[in-house]
Amino acid sequence: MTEVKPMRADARRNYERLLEEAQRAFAEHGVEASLEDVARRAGVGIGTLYRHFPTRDALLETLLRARFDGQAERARELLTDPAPLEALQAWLLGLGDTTGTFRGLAELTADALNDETSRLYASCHAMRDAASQLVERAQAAGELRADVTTHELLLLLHAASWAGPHLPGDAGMQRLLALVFEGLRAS
Amino acid sequence: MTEVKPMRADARRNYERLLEEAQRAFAEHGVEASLEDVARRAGVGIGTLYRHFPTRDALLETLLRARFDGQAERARELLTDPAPLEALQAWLLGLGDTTGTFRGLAELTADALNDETSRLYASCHAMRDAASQLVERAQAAGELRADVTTHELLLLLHAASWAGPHLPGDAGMQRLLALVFEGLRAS
DNA sequence: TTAATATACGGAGGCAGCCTCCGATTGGCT
DNA sequence: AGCCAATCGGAGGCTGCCTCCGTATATTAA
Repeated sequence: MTEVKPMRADARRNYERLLEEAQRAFAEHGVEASLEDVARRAGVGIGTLYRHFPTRDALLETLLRARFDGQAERARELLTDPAPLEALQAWLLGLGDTTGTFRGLAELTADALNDETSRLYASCHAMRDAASQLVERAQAAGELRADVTTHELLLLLHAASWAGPHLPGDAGMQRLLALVFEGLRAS
Repeated sequence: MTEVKPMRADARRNYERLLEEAQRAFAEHGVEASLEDVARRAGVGIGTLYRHFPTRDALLETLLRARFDGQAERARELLTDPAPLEALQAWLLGLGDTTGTFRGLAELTADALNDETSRLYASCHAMRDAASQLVERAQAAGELRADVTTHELLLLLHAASWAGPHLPGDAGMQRLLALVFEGLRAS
C-alpha cells in the first residue's frame, strides 16, 4: 500500500504542463530535445522540471509507461490469435509504433533492455516477458525459426524502427520488418 | 588539375596528430566525442582543429574516405565472384565492419546517404553505385528477391550495424545480417 | 481570517562543449 | 637576418546540463 499524499495544486499543474510540453518537444526534436526549452515552454523554472523528473529517462518513462503497459496487455490478447506468426508480427508492428514516437527512442529502448539500472528497463520488463510468450508459441507452432531469441527479435524490431524514417514515405518500418520476416533470398 | 601547395611543416604535423587523436576519441566515445578533447589530446588549440576540419563531418570523412573507397573497389572485385548472392553478402559484411568502427557511425552514414549536402554523401556515393552493380547482378541471377532496392539493402546493413553491439559477443552484426538474409519464417 | 509550516518554485551559478574571431607567433623564402 | 604569408591558440559568446538554496505559496490548524 503506497501511501500517496495528494500533490499540491500548483505542483500538479506544473507536472502536467511539463509532460505536455515534453511530449511536444520530444516529438519535434527527438529524445535529445533541450530540457531547458521544455521548462521554458511550460512556463516553469528549470529547477521545477528537475524536481519532478530527476533525469531525462524519468521524464521519458512517465510519457511512455502507459504505452509499454498497453503493449504487454496486447501481447496477452494476441496469445489467443489463431495465427501465431501473424500475431507476433502484428505485435511487433505495434511496438514499432511506440518506439517510433520520438527520434532516438529505439536506441534508448534497445540500450535500456540491456541495463537493469535504467528506469526504462523496469518499464519494459513485463512487456518483454509477454513478448516471449508470443515468440515461444510461434516457434512451437513451427512457424518461426527455432533458433531465434526474443532478444534478437526485439532488437530486429528496434533496428527496423530506427531505420524506418530513413526510407521515403512513412511505411519504412513496416516495409523493413516485412523484408526481415520474408528474408532476402529470391523465392 | 588541383594545384596543391605543400602544407607548412607545423600545419602538417598538427593535421596528422589531430587525425590520430580523433581516431582514438571516436573509437572510444563514438562519433559524438568531444572535439575540444581531441584538440587537447593532440596538444593543439581548438582553433587549429577547426581550421583543419571545419566540421565534425569533415573530420570523420577524412578518417573514413579511404575505407569507403576500399569498399567501392572491393565491390568491383566481387562482381566477378561466381556466387552473386554470397558476394553481395560478403560485401555487406565488409561495409558493416566500417560502419561499426565508431558508435553512431551507422546513423551518420544512413543520414548522409539521404542528404546531398553532407560531406559524407559525396564520399559514399561511388561506393553506393558500386554496390548497386552487385545487387543487380544477384537479382539477375535470381538469387535475390527482385523487389528490394539497393537503398533498402544498405539501410538493412546499417540497421544491423547499429543493432549489432546490443547483442552479447562481438558477432552481433553478422548474426543479424544472417537472419535478415535467411528470413525469420521456419524453413 | 490569520498565522504557521511544509511544500514547491525559480533561477543563479558552475561546468562542459560548440564554434568564431583575431592578435600573436612562426616557418620558409629571399 | 628579415620579411610576410601561413598558421596558431584561446578568449569569448552561446547553449545545455544539473544542483543548490533563498523565496514564495498552498494548505492546515487555530
